[in-house]
Amino acid sequence: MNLVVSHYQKDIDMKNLSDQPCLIARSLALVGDAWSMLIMRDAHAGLTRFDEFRKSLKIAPTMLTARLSALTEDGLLEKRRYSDRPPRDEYVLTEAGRDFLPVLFAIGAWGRKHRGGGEVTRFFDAETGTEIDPVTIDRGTGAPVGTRAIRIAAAE
Amino acid sequence: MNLVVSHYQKDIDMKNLSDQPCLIARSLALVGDAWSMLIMRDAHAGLTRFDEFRKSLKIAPTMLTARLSALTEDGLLEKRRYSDRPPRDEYVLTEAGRDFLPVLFAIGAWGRKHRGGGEVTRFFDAETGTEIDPVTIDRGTGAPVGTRAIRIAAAE
DNA sequence: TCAGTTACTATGAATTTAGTAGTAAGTCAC
DNA sequence: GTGACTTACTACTAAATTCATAGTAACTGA
Repeated sequence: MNLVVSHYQKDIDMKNLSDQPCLIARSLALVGDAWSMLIMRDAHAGLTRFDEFRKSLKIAPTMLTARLSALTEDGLLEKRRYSDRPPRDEYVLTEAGRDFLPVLFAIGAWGRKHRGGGEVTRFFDAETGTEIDPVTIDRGTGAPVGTRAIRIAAAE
Repeated sequence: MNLVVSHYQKDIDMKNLSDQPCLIARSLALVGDAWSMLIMRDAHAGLTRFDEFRKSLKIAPTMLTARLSALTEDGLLEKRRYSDRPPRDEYVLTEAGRDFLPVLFAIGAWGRKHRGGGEVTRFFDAETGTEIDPVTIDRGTGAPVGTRAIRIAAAE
C-alpha cells in the first residue's frame, strides 16, 4: 500500500483507492496516513512553514517534503511564497483543507471518549468559553450518526 | 513510523503517539493508517470474518492478521468464536468500534464535497429515506465545527 | 567573513508491506 | 472414506517505504 509519491510523481495509491465508489476510500487515498493527518492538524493550529512542521512532528525532512507535496497536489494545502530573497514558501490551508477540520475533531472526540485520561489538549469555543464537544449528526434528521438505522446504496 | 506490531507484541507507534496530550494523535496511533480505517468501515458494513475482509479489501493476509490483531488489542474489535469445530473466530465491533462511525462519516462527507463525482456509494436514513448528510457540530453551541473561533488549552 | 536560518535533497540502513504459497482442521458430496 | 473445498491463518521472499543523518543552496545579520 503505497499512499505516496516517488520522485516527481503523484501519489499512486493501492488498488486505486481514489477511483473507488466509496468516498471514505477516496479520501483515505489522500490523507489515510498518520503523518498527513498530523500535518493537517498542525496546519489548523496555525503552522505554515517547513521547519515548524518538522520540529512539531519530529518528522524526517524527506517524509515531510513528500507529504507536503502530496497534500499540496491534492488541494488541501497551497504553497505561498513569503520571501523572494531567499526564496521561501509556506504552506497554507485551502478551503478543502479547512473543511477537513471536522474530521480531526471527530477523531479527537473518539479519542477523548476512548483514549482519554492523563494530560490532554482541549479546545474551547473562543466566545462562549465552553469546551467543544463534537458530535457528528445527520443534517436531515438531526440525529447523531450511529443512532439510527442506515441503508447503503451504490448509486451514481 | 511503525504503527504496528511485530510478533506477539503490541503496537509500538512512532514517538509514542499514544502518550501525547493530543487526542487526535492518540487516536491515530491506533487507526492512523488506511487499512485500519477500511477494516473499520467494512466492519460497520457488517463484515466479520477474515475472508470477508480479505476479499473485500484485497489485502495481503499477513497485513490483515496484523491489523485485526491490533484493532482487537486496542479494543475496537472483539474476537468471537462462532464455531468450535473447526475452530473459527469472527471479529465484531465493540462499543468503541461502533463509536468510530462518526469519524468514517466525517471522512466520507469531506470526500463527497471534495472528491465527489462519478459513481459513488451513498447512505440513507432507513426510516425517512433521506440521504445522510453528516455535519460535525459542537454540542455546546450547536454550530458546525470550523464556523467559530476556537481556543486551545493544554490542560490536565 | 563567519555563524545562523530555512527549505530542502542525498543517501543508505532499517523497517514495513506485498504477494504468493502452504498449512491445519475441519466439512460435504458422493 | 476419498477427494474437493472452506476458512483462518503462517512462512517466506521481494519490493517499497520510512527513518535518520548529513549535506546543500541561498541567503541574513553581526
